[in-house]
Amino acid sequence: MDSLLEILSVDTEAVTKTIKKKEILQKQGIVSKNAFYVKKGLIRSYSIDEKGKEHIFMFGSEGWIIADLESNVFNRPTELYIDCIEDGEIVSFSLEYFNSENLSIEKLRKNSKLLTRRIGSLQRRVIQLMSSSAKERYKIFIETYPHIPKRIPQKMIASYLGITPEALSKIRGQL
Amino acid sequence: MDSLLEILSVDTEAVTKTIKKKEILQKQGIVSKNAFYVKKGLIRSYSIDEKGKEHIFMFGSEGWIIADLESNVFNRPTELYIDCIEDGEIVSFSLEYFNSENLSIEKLRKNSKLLTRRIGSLQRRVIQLMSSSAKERYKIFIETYPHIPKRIPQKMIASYLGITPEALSKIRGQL
DNA sequence: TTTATTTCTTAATCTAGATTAATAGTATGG
DNA sequence: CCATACTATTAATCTAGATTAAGAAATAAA
Repeated sequence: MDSLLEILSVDTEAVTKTIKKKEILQKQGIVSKNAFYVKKGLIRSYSIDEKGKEHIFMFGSEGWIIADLESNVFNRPTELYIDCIEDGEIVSFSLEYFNSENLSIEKLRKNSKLLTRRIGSLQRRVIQLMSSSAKERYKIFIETYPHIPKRIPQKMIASYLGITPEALSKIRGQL
Repeated sequence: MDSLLEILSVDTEAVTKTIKKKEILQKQGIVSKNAFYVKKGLIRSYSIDEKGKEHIFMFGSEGWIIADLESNVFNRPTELYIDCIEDGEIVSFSLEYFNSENLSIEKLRKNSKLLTRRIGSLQRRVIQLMSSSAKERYKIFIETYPHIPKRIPQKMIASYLGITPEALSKIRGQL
């Protein structure tokens, strides 16, 4: 993913920031234009429903970008919180940057590839949520992101999978 | 979405094709580089799981593009079938086109916006699948795509929502 | 180290939605 | 037009995963 760093390197306004575990980078309900590039550490984006339950949308470890594109694109208040799971460093920058005049054609092209890649992953996630059992989704998760489970509490895996911690505990007992 | 047509207009190899209801445009299991732009009619993409159950990933009506980006980006065999729900016309073209040398910087920029938009919609879909009941998802669907329900059988709505036709029938009875 | 807080597990009960099955309504093609 | 195949509805039963509750482990804080 160094193509991403290249893209960012042109951004004069982007600043590296030290982050602490549990620090909140973005709250639900605002209209956000910000994206967070993770240099070091681990962050997550999640929504909280009417019943107060957390649903993790995605994790971002080293080299990843987290942003609430839905809020940005449709100009709606964010559905997502973004906060830090580990101490680390992030680069925070404006999403508008991706379409700015400054970007060369090669950078735009690389950026398109990254976007397409993310669509591919989301396609997979949607199909999985519709067609696989919780146990299957768990197995796929630990295969797809083998480095993540060690760094987060069980209950966050459950939240990402769309099940309760109790259900995950039962599944793990079965394996 | 005329920006999309603009992008396509440069593609000399793209050809408009007449399609018939039930015609299959793409089968599961191949590595696909194709995208389908809908000029007229209605198509859908869907996967079939081990139990033989269909799961509709998305519908494409006039002006939309349907493609299996996961297959394309990660070079995996497709998980998706694509077929026609109504007679109509499509333009079939290669996905490589989106990153080709022919594209001007403005076209690339417009293309990025379209990709970002799709990520936004998918984000919404994932969060919904994790946090909303079937009844809520049904209500949101008919609000978000009011023109689609009239054109498709009930069981396809159920398939898109991730529930059985029987469950949808019960929900509709309650409203 | 001791205490407080958060996380994980186990078990009993409950429920949304799945499955199965039977019936009736609706298209569709010959 | 009829016959065959889809499509929708209703009802009985079943099950994956939710909810509730309580105790054990692990972390963090003091």
